[in-house]
Amino acid sequence: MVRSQGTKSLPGAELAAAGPLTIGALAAAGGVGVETIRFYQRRGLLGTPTREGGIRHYGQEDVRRLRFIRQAQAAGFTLEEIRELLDLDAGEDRSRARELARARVGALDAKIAELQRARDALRRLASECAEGSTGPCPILTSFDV
Amino acid sequence: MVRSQGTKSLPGAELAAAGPLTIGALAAAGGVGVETIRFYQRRGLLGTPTREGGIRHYGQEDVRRLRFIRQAQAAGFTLEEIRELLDLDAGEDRSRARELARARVGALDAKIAELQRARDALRRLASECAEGSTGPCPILTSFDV
DNA sequence: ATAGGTCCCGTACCATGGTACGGAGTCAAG
DNA sequence: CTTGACTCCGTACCATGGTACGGGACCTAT
Repeated sequence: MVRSQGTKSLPGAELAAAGPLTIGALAAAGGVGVETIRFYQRRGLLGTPTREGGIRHYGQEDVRRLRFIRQAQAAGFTLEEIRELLDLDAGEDRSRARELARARVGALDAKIAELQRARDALRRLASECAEGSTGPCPILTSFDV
Repeated sequence: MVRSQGTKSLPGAELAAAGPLTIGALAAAGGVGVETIRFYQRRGLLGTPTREGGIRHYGQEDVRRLRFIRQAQAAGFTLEEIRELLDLDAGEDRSRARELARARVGALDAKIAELQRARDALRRLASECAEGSTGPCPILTSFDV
């Protein structure tokens, strides 16, 4: 996964913090690969950019969207849900956005609790399976509280 | 996803808590589908069962393994790692088991922290995007602390 | 002018974790 | 003695989220 392919490529695309970005520059700014940008585009997550001479030109808005996508992914939204959220951002359907956010909060609370249980079980396993003790580690029963 | 397909099918496979299980009974006991059992078998997670008359026969040991697989999955292990853990359970390589457990604990701590941040951001979004307020919800910037 | 780096496009491929399909056999009950 | 529920097997297919490939164009520096 080669992410940074150089930000300075097309003339006048590198300086001026608010200047237009090429696809490679946007990818670098978002910490993803060029192919990922095109993939998101196909999925409707990024919207067709302006073209000048066949070359896509992106702005800071796209960088923000890209960062949002990454964070929303980390929050457990699917790309499809993220697409909806991005569409929602432009509109005025507050209730739908709240609905999505609340559902995710619930799912996250459950997931966090689950992961905490798993972590505690594994901590026990790691310590019970310490250097000094004898016999095989109780791996199979490690999650049995 | 039809999970329970009836536990009582083959003669003498239903009563006696420790009696042999058919694939369907094992699947029901583990809360998965029959195809999933065969899939795990192919992946080496369940070990080839004894055959009597071509029919696979499973025991309580397999139920335990199956439960372990589900829990380990919830803990974020891949099926490949779970396969290794199951192999390890039989052997005496304590250090490898500890290594896997500890690595996962670290990953889980990081994941938990990440999910907590995401949850908090979404809680804020849901409340800022409340019924009363005006204008569009600040979805795109919701993760910006 | 030629090589390197980037861009374009479409299509194919990958990993993970299953899920479904079709054809055939076996068994117990109706 | 048929029907239904289960078993067997191999192979194909699915969703998700990318990643790679091949061929062609264009710009910049050497």
